[in-house]
Amino acid sequence: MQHIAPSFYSPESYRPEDSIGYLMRSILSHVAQSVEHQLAHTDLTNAQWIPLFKLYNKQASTVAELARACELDNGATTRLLDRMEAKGLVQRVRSEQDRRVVNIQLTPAGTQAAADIPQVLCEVQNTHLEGFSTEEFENLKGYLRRILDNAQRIKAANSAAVSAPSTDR
Amino acid sequence: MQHIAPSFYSPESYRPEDSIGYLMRSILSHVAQSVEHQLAHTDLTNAQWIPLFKLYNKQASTVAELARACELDNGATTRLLDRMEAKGLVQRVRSEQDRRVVNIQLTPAGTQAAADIPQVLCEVQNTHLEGFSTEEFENLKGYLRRILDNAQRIKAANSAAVSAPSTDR
DNA sequence: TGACAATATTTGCTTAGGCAAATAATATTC
DNA sequence: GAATATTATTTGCCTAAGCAAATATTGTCA
Repeated sequence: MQHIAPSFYSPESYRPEDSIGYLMRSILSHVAQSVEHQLAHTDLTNAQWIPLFKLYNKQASTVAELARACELDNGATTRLLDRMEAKGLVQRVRSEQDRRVVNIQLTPAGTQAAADIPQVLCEVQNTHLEGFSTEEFENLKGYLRRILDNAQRIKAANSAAVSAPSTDR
Repeated sequence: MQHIAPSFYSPESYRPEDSIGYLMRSILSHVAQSVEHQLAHTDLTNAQWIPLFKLYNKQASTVAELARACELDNGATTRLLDRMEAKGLVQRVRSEQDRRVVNIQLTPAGTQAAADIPQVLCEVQNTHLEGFSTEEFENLKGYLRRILDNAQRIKAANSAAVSAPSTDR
């Protein structure tokens, strides 16, 4: 299949403020600040509410699973858990079946904090979408999903280029 | 003026994969990886090409200006410049007019590296927009700008709430 | 002019993330 | 069943960003 990229941006006239990358970066920075502000009472940082929420939703229960779920480095996850354990949000329990793995459990305080998360995420995002019609909201999500699909295709193509030589001609 | 937020997301049925925050985060992570990969030959990291490009475009020439332009902490900027200076990309020159300020100059190597940036940013973003019509592209930018406007309004409202008490009734 | 305020930069301390090597436990294979 | 490979987690070393305090210099004002 042939893919031809559009030319919405060109080097001679490139202005960062007009770029979707810059716009999304600014938006995310503002949104993250809002979320952290709204979660202040839980003692959770922006780096911590994501893994806590994954644990709460049973999407992970070990260090490696959590790292994969959060797209984080294993070492980074170990230390993140150190800090969350020090705050009394989670607890490490060495598995009896396989003594290599560590099971991570939410403490009552951690469970309590996690329960507040969805409400905050919804409110912050809804607020940032003020003025959007349902149709516009769906259009936006569709655009974002298409960009993400492109990104995954590009990534796959790049790794394929390394492992297997090209078959173009 | 009255603002009423829509209810696109609700806590009971919240799914992160459907959220615009999650989608934008994933997209940016992929885009950043592409950019860093394409800039590998310049020895620039993702944290470094932004300030280098601002300096190249004369949007900043001192530490404080650069920090503001990159929305970075002053201390972080100092240390970023330490690393960039060690790589031979920039040079610090103490100002003669005001001996508190440090002027930052690009070295020939830094200028060379900066010159490659716009081309990479355009190519990466164009590639990620494959399949988009001009109209869709403009719609997307419009949506993002509107979200950013909302974010700025929210921020302003939050700081106003601190400095001055509410006048609602 | 001399005390005080304001400004620019740096430094210390913290959280946070990536990569690679080390460690420990389990699986595989000959 | 002992050597080897694989897997899970941790640790060391690095870049990176925020906050607050320290330092140096300049501006203000009485």
